[in-house]
Order: sequence, then structure tokens, then C-alpha cells
Amino acid sequence: MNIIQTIQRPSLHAELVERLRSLVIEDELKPGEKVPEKALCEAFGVSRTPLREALKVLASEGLIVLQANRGARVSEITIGELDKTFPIIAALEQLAGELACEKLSDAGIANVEKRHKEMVAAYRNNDRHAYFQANQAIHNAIIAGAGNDILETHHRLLASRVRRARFMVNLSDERWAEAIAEHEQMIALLKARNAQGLGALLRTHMLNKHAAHRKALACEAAS
Amino acid sequence: MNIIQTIQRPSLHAELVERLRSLVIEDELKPGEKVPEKALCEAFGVSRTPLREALKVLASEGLIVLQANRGARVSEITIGELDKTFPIIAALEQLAGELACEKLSDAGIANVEKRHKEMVAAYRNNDRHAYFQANQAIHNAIIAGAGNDILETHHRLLASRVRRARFMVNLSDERWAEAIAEHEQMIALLKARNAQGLGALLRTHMLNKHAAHRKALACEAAS
DNA sequence: GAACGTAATTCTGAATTCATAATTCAGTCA
DNA sequence: TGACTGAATTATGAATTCAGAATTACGTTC
Repeated sequence: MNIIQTIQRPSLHAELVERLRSLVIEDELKPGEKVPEKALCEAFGVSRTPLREALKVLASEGLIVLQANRGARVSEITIGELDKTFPIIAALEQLAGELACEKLSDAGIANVEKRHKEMVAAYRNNDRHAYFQANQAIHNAIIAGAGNDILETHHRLLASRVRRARFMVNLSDERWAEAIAEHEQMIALLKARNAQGLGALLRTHMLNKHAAHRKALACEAAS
Repeated sequence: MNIIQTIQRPSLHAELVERLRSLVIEDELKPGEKVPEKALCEAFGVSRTPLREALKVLASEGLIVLQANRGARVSEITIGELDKTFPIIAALEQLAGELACEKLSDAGIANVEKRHKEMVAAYRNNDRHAYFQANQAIHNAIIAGAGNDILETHHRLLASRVRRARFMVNLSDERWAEAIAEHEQMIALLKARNAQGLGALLRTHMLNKHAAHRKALACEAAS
């Protein structure tokens, strides 16, 4: 009787955590905005209990902040927060890169390379959205390739806080080109199974991304 | 009017998260054990609602696992989990070491050194408990010294999952001596403000600790 | 007309209640 | 005796209710 899979109907609160997280990450709920408890309950067709349970989880992840007796607000993403978060993501990606070099199968590497080609194509077509998607997919594939779900979880938590920043910045063309070049190198190092090299590159790649974001934000603040 | 601090009476659920986390980390609730919802409610004198909210948060941290319609259990800490967690902690401590070298004040370094001397004293007296405390304090001081609260949070989450392993292992005398030597080096590098060096040492220190834990666990499993 | 004080309303945190799923246990039959 | 069935009990997930805090609306006073 191992054929039949166990039926799993996810609990309401787990479902709500996912849905709400998406709302925040996809910028449907904007930073600083109050989380409309009642409206969300009606929208999702659930009572307040599971929704509030979900809010507590999101708060522990740092995506929202709870104010005593004043409900929840979507966390503001400040430059200071970016400065704290990017280096951590960089450190985790370094580790992921080292592990992925050892653990990723040849098929897995081929998959990364395929994504990379999609990304380059998107770059050539000036399609920022597709570029972003492919870029995301590559990083996720490497993280997943590390075969460490705890690492993956923490990376996802941190990345989700920073991802919203993409709504705020427009990266320069130079940085875009530079990023492509770094990705080219990544593929090469991955194919060569150069763990230390890939780890180091992923770290600097992320720190470069951080610098680019900082610069873009400073420009926008000035204008 | 910046003098008066805002009065903060922590919400029940926040309080409960802390208390329950302690119960798990201090091994009052043992891995695999069912979390007795009703009993805890009575013990803390609260209703199920805030307690269950706290359980959801703890579950998202990975300290407990929720089984649909079958309540919560304290997560088992497996060797596989240690293998996944230690490298991540090592990577974060590396980063923390690099940052602390730059940001820690001279007074902060002096504090770390003081803790270190306490630790050596505990080592000489063969007082494992005091040693453990001082060791903990040193690592926490370095993490805090990095001045990155997000890094601190994630480190704490990961460390709490591994800390319970200390109830399972008895480290060898050789490893103990080795750890002391590594700590001596740490102080030296910190004083020299050698960021790269300290970072690298913290990482290998943590990986050595991992290896020691692995070895001790393997011995116990064999016996 | 602006500032303050008070009442009404809304919202939040937590307790309670309710429906349902899981577990336990007694009874039946092989 | 032992395995299976089904009722009784218990525990869980979620809705509802309730008390109290915060916000808003309104009236009063200067």
C-alpha cells in the first residue's frame, strides 16, 4: 500500500502564509501599508484566527511588523536593511556555490546553462522581465543544487526581503552587462567543478549587485 | 520627548514564543515528543489561541513540526540535519568575524578577551558547564559585534537547532584543547583587526566543531 | 476657526465555542 | 486469543464571541 500517496490538504494558515507572502513580495501590499485584516479575511473567505496565525509567522520572518493593538504593517525596506541583508545572502550563495559544484549532476549543470542562455536572450531582447525571471531561476537552481534545504529556506527568507527592492531600482546598462559577464564565468566555473572559485564569484557577484542597488537608490533619492 | 521609552507590554503570543523556544532548546521538551497543547495552556494560564499562534511561529523556525490534525512534535535533530546546519552557521560566523573586526570597538574586543579568559579558567577547572557558557558568550559577542541584527537573527535560529545536540554528545579532550587553541588565535586576529583571517578561522573553527560532533555521535551510536 | 475633551465606533488580542478528524476502547466474530 | 468493527472520547482546526485599546467623530470652549 505504498502506491497511494497520503492525502494532504494544507491547513488554512499554511495556505495563507504563502498567499500573504506573495502579496508582499509581489508588491500588492506596499511597504508601510497597513495590512487590512478584515478585508483579507473576506477576500480569502476565512475567519480571523488562521489569518492572524499567518501574520505572526510573516512577522517572525520580518516581512511585516506587528504593532501592539495597532495591527500589522508591511515592513519598510530601507537602505540600511539592504546593507545588512545583501552580505548575508552573498555569504549563503558562496556556500551554495561550493556545495553545488560538488553535488549538482551533469544534467543539473546543463539545466543551469539552459537558463543562462534564456537570460542572455532576454538581455539581447531588452526584456527586463524575462531577464529577471531567468536570473532568478539560475540562482535558485544553484541554491537548490547545494542539496541543503535549510540553506534554501534561509536564503529564500532573506531574498524575499530584498526582492521587493527591484520595484524601486532601475539598474544601469553597464551593471547589466557586467552581470551577464559574471554569469558567463559562473557557468564556466560550474562546468569545471571549481567549488572555491564559484563560491567566491557568487559572493562578489552578489556584493556587486548590492553596490549597483545602492547606487541606483542613491540616484533616485537625489532626483 | 525622546527620553521616555515607549511602554511595551509584550503580547501573549510573543511571550509564549520565547518561553516555548526555551523549553525546546533547554531540552525540557525532548525531540520527538508531542507538544502537549492543553497542559501548556494550563501551565502558562492562557487560552489555546495565543499558544497555537506561538506554535505556528516555532514551526516556521523549524523547532517543531506540525502534523495536520495531529498537533505538534518537537523536531528530531538528526545527523543529516547537523550536516546541513553547521556549514551554514560556519558561513555566517565567517561573515560575522569579518564585520566584527571592522566594527567592534576596543572595549568590545576587551570584553571578548575577558570572556575568553573565563573560558580558559573553566577549561582548567574542568567545568564543562561554565566552559559552555563562556564559549557561547564569545561567539555571541562576535556575532553581535558585527552590528547586523538580521545576521544575528538567522544565526540564532540556526544555532538553536544545533544547540540541542550538546545534550547528545561528549566532546573528546583533544577536541577541547584544540578548541581552546583556536580561540586563542581568534583573540589575536581580532586584536590585529585581521578581518579575512578571523573570518576564515571562525569558519574552520565551526567546521571542526561539526566534525567533532559527528565523531562523538558516531561513537555513541556504535556503543 | 483652532484646540481640546468626550462619546461613539472600529479594530485588535485573546477566550470561548463549535465542527470535524483522530484516537481509544469495548464488543464481536473467527 | 487475536484481529476487526464501530461507538465513545479526546484533540485539533477554525469560527465566533467578548473585553479592552485605539481611532474617529463630534461638540464645546476659547
